Amino acid sequence: MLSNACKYTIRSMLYLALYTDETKKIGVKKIAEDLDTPQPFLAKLLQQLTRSKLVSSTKGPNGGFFLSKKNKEKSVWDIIKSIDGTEKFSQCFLGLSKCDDENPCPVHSIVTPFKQRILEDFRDKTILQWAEEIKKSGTVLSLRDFDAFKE
Amino acid sequence: MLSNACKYTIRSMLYLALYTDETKKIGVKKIAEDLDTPQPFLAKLLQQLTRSKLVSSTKGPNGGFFLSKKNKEKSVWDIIKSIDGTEKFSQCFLGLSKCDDENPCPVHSIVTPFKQRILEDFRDKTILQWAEEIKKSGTVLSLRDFDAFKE
DNA sequence: TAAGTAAAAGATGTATTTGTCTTTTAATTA
DNA sequence: TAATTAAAAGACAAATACATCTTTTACTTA
Ligand code: FES
Ligand code: FES
Repeated sequence: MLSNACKYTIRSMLYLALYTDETKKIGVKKIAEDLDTPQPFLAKLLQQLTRSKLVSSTKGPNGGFFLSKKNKEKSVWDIIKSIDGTEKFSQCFLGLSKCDDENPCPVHSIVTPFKQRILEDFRDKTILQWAEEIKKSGTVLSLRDFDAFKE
Repeated sequence: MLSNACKYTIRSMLYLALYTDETKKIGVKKIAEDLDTPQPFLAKLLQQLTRSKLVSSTKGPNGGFFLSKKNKEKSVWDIIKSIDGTEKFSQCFLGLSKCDDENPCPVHSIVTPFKQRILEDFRDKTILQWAEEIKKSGTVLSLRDFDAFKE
């Protein structure tokens, strides 16, 4: 469903939403370590998100990536649009050239409700809302033990 | 979730379940046309399934692929195991190195019920059962207009 | 203003997936 | 048994996804 690239960036965005703001930035190296992702690859992806105005960055000492207030109003759907594109979400699970209710494939009625449910979250919730829910629910962005404020 | 290869083969297997048996065989050319899949690629995949004893075939005039009674007792899960492998179904939707209830990612609680639901169908229903349900429900394996018994 | 730091940019490399093409083997039938 | 048909097998080609490396640019601070 999602490419590795997209998985890395979604988790990075949520991580940045939780641990950064205009005054607190984090470099790729630390992000990649904390989230267990390939560092140079993630750097490329974050650059792309920066170009699409989804994340902010500054160079030099104490520089790094962060999410501004505005960045935090974006949705996961915006990330997906920027990295993977959204075609996969409208495609048939079994590869029919079109997925619709008129000519459903045998799994259409199982897959469609799920897609709608997850799409709802991806499109309608802001990154900030995601971050708040993560804090409340105790869900995780990495299985690695890390402290975002260390060093 | 599923590779193109796997999508092609699943639809082919269901197609073969519907329109073939020990006495009625169909060649790759027709299958690929009816299902709108790349013909030589599908041929490769069907060969693989033949090696894994999931489909039957005979060479020569009036030869082709078909599903024996035994073949029709197999599951979609068996196809997936043969073509894609099953790892993807146990992996985290957001790319955590492990997907479990102990350390769930933010979408775990949405994705897991869906995965279990579809897995249930893939594992527990036989190809024959799928075929029967397809006949009853009128779901389709192709958007192309075809007649399996023509020519 | 020089040294150091970290992102940006671009070139490059590798693996996997997807797909094709050609030759061989097996079955049928005339 | 020769001609024909269709799958089997294997080599090959292209596209995409995944990932790294090197150089450049911008910012900070001593
Ligand atoms: S038609 Fe296959 S998932 Fe909708
Ligand atoms: S932990 Fe992410 S889907 Fe289960």
